[in-house]
Amino acid sequence: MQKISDPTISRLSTYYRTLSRLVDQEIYTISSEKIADINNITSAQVRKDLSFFGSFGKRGLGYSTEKLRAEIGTILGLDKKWNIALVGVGNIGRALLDYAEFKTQGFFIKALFDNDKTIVGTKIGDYRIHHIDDVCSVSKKENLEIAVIAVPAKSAQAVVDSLVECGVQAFLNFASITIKVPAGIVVKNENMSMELEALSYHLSKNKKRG
Amino acid sequence: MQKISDPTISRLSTYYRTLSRLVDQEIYTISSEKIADINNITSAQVRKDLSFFGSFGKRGLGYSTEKLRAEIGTILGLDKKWNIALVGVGNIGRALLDYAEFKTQGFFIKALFDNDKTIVGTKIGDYRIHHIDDVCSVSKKENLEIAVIAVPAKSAQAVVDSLVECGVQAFLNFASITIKVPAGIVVKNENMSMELEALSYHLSKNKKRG
DNA sequence: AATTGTGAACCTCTTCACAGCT
DNA sequence: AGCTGTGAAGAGGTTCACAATT
Repeated sequence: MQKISDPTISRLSTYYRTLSRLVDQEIYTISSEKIADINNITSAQVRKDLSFFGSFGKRGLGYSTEKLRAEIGTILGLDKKWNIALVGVGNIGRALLDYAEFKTQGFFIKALFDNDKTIVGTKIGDYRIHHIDDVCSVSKKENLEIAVIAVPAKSAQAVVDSLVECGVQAFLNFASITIKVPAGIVVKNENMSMELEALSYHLSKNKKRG
Repeated sequence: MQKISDPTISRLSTYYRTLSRLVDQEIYTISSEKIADINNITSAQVRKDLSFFGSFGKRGLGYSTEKLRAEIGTILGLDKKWNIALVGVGNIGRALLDYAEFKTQGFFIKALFDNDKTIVGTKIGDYRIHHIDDVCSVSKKENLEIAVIAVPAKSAQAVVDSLVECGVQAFLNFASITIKVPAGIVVKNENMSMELEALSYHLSKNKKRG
């Protein structure tokens, strides 16, 4: 299959959410135009994104919200269950743990890790906190596939290196550092400071003009 | 000034962090090549990004880490102080409140808002939680410039609408919905579900191949 | 009549490659 | 000799516009 761009994949996520909402509202068909309007993009973009994966609509009619939602779910692998490691049980880590939204989808936090001896061995909810050194044994036992990295920047690379060695192939990185991984391993970054700085840039620019 | 692309702005953020780290390590000059290597990009990209704003390097020598860091700081408006509203004091909201990193830069949370009557009026640390309905008076008093939206998706648009009306011009949106704003207002999205879904997509793809 | 699916055109961003400076 | 700064070339992503279909 042809290489699909990152922007296309994130738009599919937004379409998925839009369609879920429409199904909840008992709206059963929709045009690419409406999906586009809801998400501030063009209808051509919506159709092009979908066209990489197949023909899901009916000309003259639009798309079935339920069917398209399911199709995109399959494309994104949301029909599967994913076992997640949460590495770093500080503020961010704990917030993620409580984050209701991903429980509703196929993402299951299966193991917590930290290197702080005062909390290793204790429990949060149902989960015991393991020491980071035990990552390989736990990783194999729980079949961990995705790791959420919520440790300080200076420990992030080392932690990722050992997780890669233990077979984890996907990372959601909250540490504000560029982490390096071998080819074939996927990393997505979530970095609030960067987004705030982008806002700061735009506000400064406006101030100068004003 | 020419329109600068979003990718350029976020890369400037990463350069800024890279340079801060180098200064901490007492490394006082660096080439575009090294900055690029640290962040998995090309040196031409680094130089091009900087060239939109000026000439900060010395041919044959590279850049002064301290000077370049300061220049990028000015470009991003990090030499200013920004007053932030945190709207929605649930799990995410509370985690952000404790998030040390943005205290070190010019971002100051000045006011908390929620619509849950059981917590409005109570305090978290130094901050009293205001009702969302009081957004305009507080906004003017505290001169709020950026709002972090950490409310459920279905309340997000309404909250943003009133904040826009009260003069807030920049939003960091954690709600998983596309929010609409008038021209001139900036929105950045922070959406963990989307990033996880992108990881899920890549893992599924690999599974099919493997 | 309405709306999809898609090649072609367009635009934007990235990389190349080298002149110019230190 | 080494590295920046940048115009030109190349790659990649978005939008146009229309034939095909319901």
